[in-house]
Parts: sequence; structure tokens; C-alpha cells
Amino acid sequence: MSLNPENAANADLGRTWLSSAEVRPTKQRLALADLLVGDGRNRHVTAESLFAAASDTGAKVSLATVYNTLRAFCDAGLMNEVTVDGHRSYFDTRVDEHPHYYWEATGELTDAPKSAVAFAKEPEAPAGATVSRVDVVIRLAKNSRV
Amino acid sequence: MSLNPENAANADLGRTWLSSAEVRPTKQRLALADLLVGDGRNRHVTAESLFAAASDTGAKVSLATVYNTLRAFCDAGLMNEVTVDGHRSYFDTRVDEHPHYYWEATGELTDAPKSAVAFAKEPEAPAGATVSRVDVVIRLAKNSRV
DNA sequence: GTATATGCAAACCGTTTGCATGGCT
DNA sequence: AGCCATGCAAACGGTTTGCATATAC
Repeated sequence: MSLNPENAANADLGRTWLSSAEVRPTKQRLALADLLVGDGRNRHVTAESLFAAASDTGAKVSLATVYNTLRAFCDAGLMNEVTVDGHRSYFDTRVDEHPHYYWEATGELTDAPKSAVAFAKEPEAPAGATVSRVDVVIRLAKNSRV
Repeated sequence: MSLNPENAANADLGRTWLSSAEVRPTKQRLALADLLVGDGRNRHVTAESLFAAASDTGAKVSLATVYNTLRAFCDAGLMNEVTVDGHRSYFDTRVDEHPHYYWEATGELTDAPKSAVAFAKEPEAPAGATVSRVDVVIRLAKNSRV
């Protein structure tokens, strides 16, 4: 599988991602970037989950650096912080505005398809203010079998 | 103004509110309830802001009790916890599902009029799951004068 | 060479909890 | 009387920070 040309390209996705935002590609940041965007798909992580994933691959990154790095990626516009749970921060590699599913049973956060939410009209701001973002979180309960 | 019959009624709003959920009306809970629903309007508070408000009125309540009480009110269905800011919990006296404004400049949370958000169709859950709640937070930036 | 990132441990902050005291029914 | 709420202070968990070292440019 390492011969698959797609994988060869993917190996550079993380580096490209970092350079697109002029973020210094250090060893740790490359390792984390690879975990985040290495396969071209979107990720939703917490600092702890990313730290665990990095440790699993043998990467040598401290938890504090994971926190600092996620902040840096957000500041650089590479990721978005999503607030759904008062005691944990989620970070999303997808930076456009889109709805989320929050699986209450597991605490997992995933993208909702755009089709899941349709506004009849754009949400309105009160006078003297402008909408900076609209967060939509669809909280999901496991189907209880009736 | 203390002669205003509405105020006389209001003095009991807190007590009525508590008894409607079978929550024991202790001195502290009555003081907090009065601050929360005493004027019949909806409130959005944090533990700290409610503690400060209580202290301002001379009420003798500890911060821990404010936390415990807000939890108790939520458990009793009197309030809802709203998550908009990863490092603070907001509590809302309005328990039906409705959108919120989050004023990024001040960290204030207020109700949005129902008319501010209109769905073309109800948000959808993926197969095998059911929607437990849909949180809509309209984040507001102060209008910059151009 | 200089600015910046990393790692560790300690600080931090909002929140929760254990336990003794006091209050509600 | 008995159960439950209160208060204090200590514990807690996620996150940030200070400082010395290491690395990118």
C-alpha cells in the first residue's frame, strides 16, 4: 500500500497545510498535522484525543505542546474551536460554517451533512450588531428500541 | 412602588417557581429564585454573576451553594444549561428550545427572538439516532463603524 | 544568530465534593 | 426527629504559563 501514489501525495498534505498558513513546520507540528489532515478527511479532536493518537503512533509530543499547537492552528485559521460541552474543547479541521452532530452517549463530535439543516432565511442580528457566526449543534440521543 | 399590586405578586414568584418543581424553598434558594424570576422576565446567568448579584443584595449565599443550586434547578427542570463558551456555564430560566445571541465583545448571553431563526425543515438526525435538542447560537460582533 | 517552538512542572480557574453544621417539613 | 441544604476549604480536571533547552530560518 505504500506504493499507492495517493499515499505518497498524502505524506505531504500535512506540510502543505502548515505552509498554507505560514506556520513553522516543526517535527511535532508535522506529526500532528499528519494525524489531522493526512488522509484528506476532516477531523474533530480534543487535546487529549489528539495527544493519545500522537502517542499511539510513537510521536514524541507533550500534552502542553498539543494544546499550544491546537491554539496556534486556530489562530492561523487552519482549525476552528467548537464549543458543545462545557468542560472540553473540540477542534475541527473544517473551517467553513457547518452544523455538527454531538453524540451525547459518547461525547463524540462529527460533521452533520449540510442537508441536515436548512434555514428558511439567514439568522438575524439585532440592531447595532452583526452576525459573526451561527453555531448549530444537533444533539443526538441513541435510539432507544421501543 | 411597593404599593403596586404587581410587586406584591412578584414577591411570591420565586416561591411559586420553586414549589412548581418541588424544590425545597430554603432561604438561599428563595433569594436566588427571586433574582432569577422575581420580575417575571428571563435571565441568563453564570454562577459567578448570580453570586455577585446575590451578594449585592446582601443575601448570605456561598459560591458553592450557587453552583449546587443552579445544578439543582437544572435537574428540577427549572433552568437549562447553555454551552457557548468553553470555560463558563450559562444558565437560562427559559427552558423551551430557542436560539441565543452570544455577544462576543462582552461575553453576554441573551435570548434571540424566535423570528431570528427559521428552519426550512426540522434538522435531521442520522439513521439510528434521534435528535435530543438543537442548539443555535448566533455569535455577534459589535458593529465596527466604517 | 535570532526568533520561536518544545517540554516539564507548576499555576490557574471554573466547578465539584467531603464533612460538619444548620434549617426545612 | 430525620432528611436535606449550606458553607467552608480542599480536591479536581482541563487548560495555560514560566522558564530553560532545542530547533527552524
